[in-house]
Amino acid sequence: MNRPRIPRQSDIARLAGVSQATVSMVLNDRAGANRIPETTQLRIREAMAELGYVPNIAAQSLRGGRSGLIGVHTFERVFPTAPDDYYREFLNGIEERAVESGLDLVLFASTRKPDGTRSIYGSGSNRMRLADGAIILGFEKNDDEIARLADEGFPFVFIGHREVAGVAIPFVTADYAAAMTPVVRMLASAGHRRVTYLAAPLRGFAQRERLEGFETAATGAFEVLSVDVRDTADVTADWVTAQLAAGATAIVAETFDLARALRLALDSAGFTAPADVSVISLDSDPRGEGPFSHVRVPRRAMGRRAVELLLAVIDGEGDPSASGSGSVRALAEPVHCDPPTSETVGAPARQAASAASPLTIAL
Amino acid sequence: MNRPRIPRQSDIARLAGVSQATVSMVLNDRAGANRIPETTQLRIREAMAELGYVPNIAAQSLRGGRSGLIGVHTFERVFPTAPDDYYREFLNGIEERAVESGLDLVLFASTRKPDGTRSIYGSGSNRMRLADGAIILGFEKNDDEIARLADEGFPFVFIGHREVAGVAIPFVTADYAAAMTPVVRMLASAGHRRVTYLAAPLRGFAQRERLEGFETAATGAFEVLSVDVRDTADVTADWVTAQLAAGATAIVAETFDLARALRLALDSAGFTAPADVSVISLDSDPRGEGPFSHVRVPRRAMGRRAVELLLAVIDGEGDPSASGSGSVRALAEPVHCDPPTSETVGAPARQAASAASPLTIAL
DNA sequence: CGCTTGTGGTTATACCTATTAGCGGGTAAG
DNA sequence: CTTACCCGCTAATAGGTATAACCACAAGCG
Repeated sequence: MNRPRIPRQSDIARLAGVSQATVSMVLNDRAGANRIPETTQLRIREAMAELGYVPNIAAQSLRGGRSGLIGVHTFERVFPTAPDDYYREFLNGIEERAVESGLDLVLFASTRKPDGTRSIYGSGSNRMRLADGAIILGFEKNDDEIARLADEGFPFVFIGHREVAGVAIPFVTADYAAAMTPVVRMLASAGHRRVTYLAAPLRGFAQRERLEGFETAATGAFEVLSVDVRDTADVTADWVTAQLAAGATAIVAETFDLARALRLALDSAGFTAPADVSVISLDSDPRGEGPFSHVRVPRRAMGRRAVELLLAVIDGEGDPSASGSGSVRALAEPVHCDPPTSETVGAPARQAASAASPLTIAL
Repeated sequence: MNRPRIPRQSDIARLAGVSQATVSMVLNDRAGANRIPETTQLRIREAMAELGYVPNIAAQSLRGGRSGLIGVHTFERVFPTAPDDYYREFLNGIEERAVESGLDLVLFASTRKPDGTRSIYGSGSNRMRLADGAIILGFEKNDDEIARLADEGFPFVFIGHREVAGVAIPFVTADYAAAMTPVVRMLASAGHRRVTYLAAPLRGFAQRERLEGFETAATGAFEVLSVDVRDTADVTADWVTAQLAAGATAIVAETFDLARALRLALDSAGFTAPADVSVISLDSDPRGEGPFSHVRVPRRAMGRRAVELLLAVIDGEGDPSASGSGSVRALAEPVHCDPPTSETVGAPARQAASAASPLTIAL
């Protein structure tokens, strides 16, 4: 009805008997620098309170060139249908850190190609531009789009190791390789000498780093009995039984879904961990605590780090490839993974028992 | 290195040999109204594509135009820590519908008071203005902030029934009351005559509508043995046992967390549903399929509807209290809930059995 | 010829903020 | 005696967009 218009600085200025510029200075605590006396400041603040002034964010953004928005682009859905949400922890960290810096998150829902898949340039122009920068996550490889993005000078950051020919891409990853050392040490000191490495079919950076790190760390400690690349559907009771029969006393699962599959396989074969076999997952389960002792992939911390890295890239005059600020380099360091706890790690089961008695149950 | 500055409308204009105003018109499809011929439009669009133009959100907002952004504000965290994410399905629907309209979502993470709680005006400014409108969800009551928001004429919409004195607030809710009819019918036709209603301590609109709807529907069909307001922690094996001993043959759980608690209580008391007692939950579990037959709260559809309602409010010249467009009214209708399936509904157990035999287990 | 109508745009302006340059007289430093 | 700097502010401006108001010209009509 009687909406008296949202008050702006000039309204305050009139009420306080000063100019709009003075109001702006007092508001932004530049009053000291420009020697506005306390009395005037007080008058202005009173007027602000009286009118209920709230700065117009659009005008601030326009003036300052920054919108205070951080884009988040996922090549898959942002809010997945399954309650089993792989991105959730990353987003958690991103949100948390964004809150701390007073930034808002833009989910680029509009970036969608007609066929339903996500694409940055699919809808014509790069809507991402409306944010100050973006964090990109997802497995799909879209090298050309990413190269173009970098070429435009748009500040962005990946979560997960990413390499595109000819373009230096800032990304946040975890130190998977280093995390393998405590895993190997834990197994070795428990007495294991023959270990099966259950590997995922998808060989991304994360998987390759785990395997390489594991093999390196295992050298001299124990024998990696087999590196078995296996789809979750093929992780069966029979497979587990065969591994134990072959002499493995411990199994290492490369990813959380392999760990889940392994849990089911163990159950149906009638084995328990660590009584019959020791198990460590090299990945944490997004659903919460996984079925086994596991390396703690610091997804939340990675999300936080991504925001920090992005801010550094934005401030670093947008050129991530420049020898640039040391902070960018430091922030791009892999994030430390916490070592696994030892619930499902024990002494090796006696071979005869592990090979024979459960078999009768399994068959 | 050679960043040629982000292109603006005047850059396009120069390239296409027209004025900036013309570019704006073509961009916003006002070209028809102002009779810009196809050929000119084409020239302008080509120039846009060539320069990779993206509108400046801040400028658009400042000017009062549309930014293509829909705000999402939650008084709690957007991405909660628990994998058990209550908002997820709403957000799913919101995202889905936003994609269809080519809108992007802004998660207002910055709206946070110093003490960590969320507040719209707490951080000093109403960042929401950046968006064309906002969808607000959350349980906290912040009547003054909401009233202020409405007073400013900012278009927003609630998910969940919301009432603030003196302000007409558009909201999206589900038709809980109507959903009670099939529940009652299902129980009654299975032969139940004495039913316990397990109610949540928090008596929000959703809870009150369920209870009232249930009582109304139950009139003449069966006796509502007791309406028991109970914290989840107090839903124990003993409580269940007492209910059955008192003659209840069915229990209705008002919320998903009560349903979960009830599941645990039944388990520990050694009862199964529907053999010993029939159970229906009046709420669906955000984690997926809940432990019992349940009314399907269409959260995803509500999310979609919220976007539609918001768009209507935005188009309705920002005054939701105006007698306004019929579409707003239609969109504000409660969303239909699908009736429960009947897995955990069966014939009433014989009273003697249900009262005696499990007791020995429970004690 | 004088008038209207239509065409294809252009000019000017408002939106609101943050910042730079400056006002003109006095005092301190060189 | 010149220069520098202080006071407490204000005026002017930029930032990119959307829109109302306008304009010059041409065609049609009587």
